[in-house]
This record gives sequence, C-alpha cells and structure tokens, in this order.
Amino acid sequence: MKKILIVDDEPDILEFLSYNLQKEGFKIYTASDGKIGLEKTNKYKPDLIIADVMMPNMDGIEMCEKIRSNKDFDSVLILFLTARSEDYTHIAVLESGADDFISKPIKPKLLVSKVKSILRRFEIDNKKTFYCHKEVELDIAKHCVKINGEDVPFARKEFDLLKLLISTPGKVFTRRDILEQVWGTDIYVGDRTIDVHINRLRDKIYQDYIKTIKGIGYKLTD
Amino acid sequence: MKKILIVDDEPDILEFLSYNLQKEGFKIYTASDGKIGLEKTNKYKPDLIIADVMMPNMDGIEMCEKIRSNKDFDSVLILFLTARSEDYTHIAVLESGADDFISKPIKPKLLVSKVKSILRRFEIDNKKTFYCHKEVELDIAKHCVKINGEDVPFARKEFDLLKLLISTPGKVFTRRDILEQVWGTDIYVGDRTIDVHINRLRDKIYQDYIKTIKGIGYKLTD
DNA sequence: ATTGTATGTAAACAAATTGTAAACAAAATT
DNA sequence: AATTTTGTTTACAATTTGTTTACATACAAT
Repeated sequence: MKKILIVDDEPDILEFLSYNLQKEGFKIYTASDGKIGLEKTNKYKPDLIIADVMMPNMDGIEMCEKIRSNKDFDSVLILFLTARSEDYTHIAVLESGADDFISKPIKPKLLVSKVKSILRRFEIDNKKTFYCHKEVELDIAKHCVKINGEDVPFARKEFDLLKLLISTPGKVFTRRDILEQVWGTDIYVGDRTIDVHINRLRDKIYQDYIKTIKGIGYKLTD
Repeated sequence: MKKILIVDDEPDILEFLSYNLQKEGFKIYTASDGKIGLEKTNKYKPDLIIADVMMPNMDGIEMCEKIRSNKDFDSVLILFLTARSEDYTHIAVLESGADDFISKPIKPKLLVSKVKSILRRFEIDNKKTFYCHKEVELDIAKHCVKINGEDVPFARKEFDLLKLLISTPGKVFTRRDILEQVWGTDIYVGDRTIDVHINRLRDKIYQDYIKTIKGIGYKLTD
C-alpha cells in the first residue's frame, strides 16, 4: 500500500485530499506546514508527497528543496498544489525538484488519476536500467538500443515506447496506458499517432516483434 | 461469505449495525470495547472491522494502531464510526490506518453501500488475472488464451465471453448476465448474437466445453 | 407423432479498428 | 536562418470483428 503525505495549512483541503485518496486505498499522513511535513517525511518515509506551495512557517518550495537535499529522499515523488493564477510559480516549482503539479480548484477524479499515473510511471523508471528481450537490448542509462548486438538509433518517443513495452514483455498495453506513460497525463495526441510510432518500431526491429491485439492495444510477443 | 467484526460500547448501535449487515448476508461478530475487539480480531480474522472511535478501555484509534502493527492484519479493512461534529478527527482517524469512516447518525442504506464498496475495492485490488480450467488457460494481462498449451487467438468479444464463463466454471450464466457483463448495460443486441459467439468459442476450444442449459443459458462443464 | 419454442449455424452484412503513405508542424542542430 | 530530425495529423485502404438474417435442427410437452 502506497504511503502519501499531504502538507497543507488549510484543514478543509487536507480533509478533502485525505478523503479522496484514502478511498482509493492509499495510506495517508498529513502535516499542516512545511516544518511538520519535513518531520513526517523522515518519520513515515512516504512514496509521494503532495504539498501546497503557499504555507506559513516553511513554504512548499523550501520544504521540497530541503527534502531533496537529503540523500534518503532525493527520489521521493513530490506533487505541488498551485493556484491556477500563479502561472509563474510553476517554473519555480519545477526547478525546486517537484515531479508535477495540480492547479486548484482540485477535481477529485483528476487528482486520483494523476496520483496513480505518477506512481505508476515511477515504478517503471525504477524497475531496471537495462532490459533484454529476444534480440533486443535497451539501456536506459546510455539511451541506446541494440538489435542483434548492433546499435540502432531511436528517437525519444520511440525509445520511451519501446521501454514501456519491454518493461513487461507479453503484457498488453492499451493506447490509454501508452498515452499516460509515454506522453503523460495532460497531453493529448490522436490514436493514429501511437500506431505510427508502433510501426516505426516495427520497421526498426522486425515486423512481428510487436503484436497488435485488436480492440485492446499492443504487446511484445512472448 | 465475508466476516465483519463490529466494535462499539453501545449495545443499541451494535444491534442496529448487526441487524442491517446480517440482512445483506455478512457473517457478523461483535465486541464491546477495543480490547475485546483485538482479541476477536485474532480469533475470527474478519475481512472488515467497523469500530467506534470513542470507547472505554481502549479506544478505536488505539485498537486500530495495534491491529495494524500486527503483520497478520496489516491489510485488514477498518471502517470507523465518528460523530458528525468532530470533523477534524477524521484526519487523525485516517492517519491511524483506517480505510474509511462513516459519520453518525448512521443511515442503513449508506452503511451497507459503503461496506460493499470498500469490500469491492479490496477485491479489485487482489483480483485474479489468470484463469485455468481443464485444458484452457486465460491470461487477462497478456490477453491470450491457451488450449492444451497452445496459443489460440481470441477476438475481444470472444475473450470477454470466455473470461466471464471461466471466472466461475460450472455456474450457469443467463443471456441477461452475459449481455450485462460482456456487452454492458446500455447496449442491445439480438438473441442470436450471443449464440453465435458461444459457438465461435466452441469451434476454437471443443464442442462440449460449453454446455447449453436450455431455457436458461450457458455454463462450462465442471 | 405433432407442435411450439429454443438453440445452432452458415453466410451476408455492418461496423469498428488498424496500417500506412504522405503532408505538415515542431524541435533540435548546424 | 537554414537544415535536419523528430513528432503529429490526415485521409483513406485493408482488415478484422461484430451483428443480423434466415433457416435448420433439437428437444420438451402435449
């Protein structure tokens, strides 16, 4: 069960977030300002921290930087809450080491799907740094792909797509899955776009390395 | 049959909850304080615990923490009863490891639907992704079916239909059941359509793998 | 045996999904 | 700024999947 720490000075928001996320089966911890947030991070070692930017005592950005500077937590996921208007803070937020942000007003559905997708993406990134399946090798650190031992150049989208598929060979990924994990939650591209990329992979590897499951999605042949 | 342990010091509430949940087909155990609740949790290993927050001897939150610290029960579902007024105890409740809470006064309908939804959510989290019955294997994640160990391609409707039948081998599914679970609630197809799909399954597997119960529906032979 | 109802089935038809070439747009590189 | 590379869309063809039809067949009840 994933642990989420929520840091916000407004009790109503704290309650709203807690309720909606615990309903989805997350273990929730809360803190009312950055200082307490820091303490609870050390105490409970959450998988994800959701924090408001504006808070008394220690604001979200300062907390985030402090957390990041601690070696134990330099890879904990951090999600910020920002008012829609403060567009310019987005940049400061991302620079401070945040992984994503949600604009207020917060919609429960969007919140939940964003949290889930960010945790899922993290799972894959941390699984392995090197994959090998059949005649294909993929090295994330070096960002290179070898087919039958031979280097073949892959553009970023192609690389990410292959990374996703090869992370669990045989599992079917729906276009939704692919969109979410390769393109991200709030980017929309047409369905055909994914097909085009799939077919570029097929051209580079070999035609039936990737199998189409009609009506569902794509997967690597076992 | 799901087991529910109810812990409350007020006999009236205990009776009220027991009555309403028993009616829905749950197996009910009761305890009058946290201490006894702890004992009965060990003894009966319930699927869900419903507990009042305020109780003599050992309150709900303490009981909850004690239960959670026991490895055997760290994933048992816990639902708290709180007075409506104590709005911000909700957070303390959730931090103690509760899965959800209900505010008093308790409405029977809400209680039952909440209990069912929490159990359902849990089921979904541990739902099966692989079925094996006789010479047929069905893997949902891979979206593939093997018959005598050999891959056989199944189109989506065929796959969903087989998935439904194999989820409970031997159980008869009426055409209504099948329509609802494979096609969805607001799609209408003719009667023969289901038969046609059933027979495509029979062609792919073997003729008497699926048995017709005339006037009722279809089932897998035990 | 006859009748009526439910199911089986091949074939026709309809709908949905995917493949693909080519044009266009955006980003990165020189 | 020009060029190259990468990413996206479009439009349509090809294919697969899903549904209906029309009739055959099975089966139980009378």
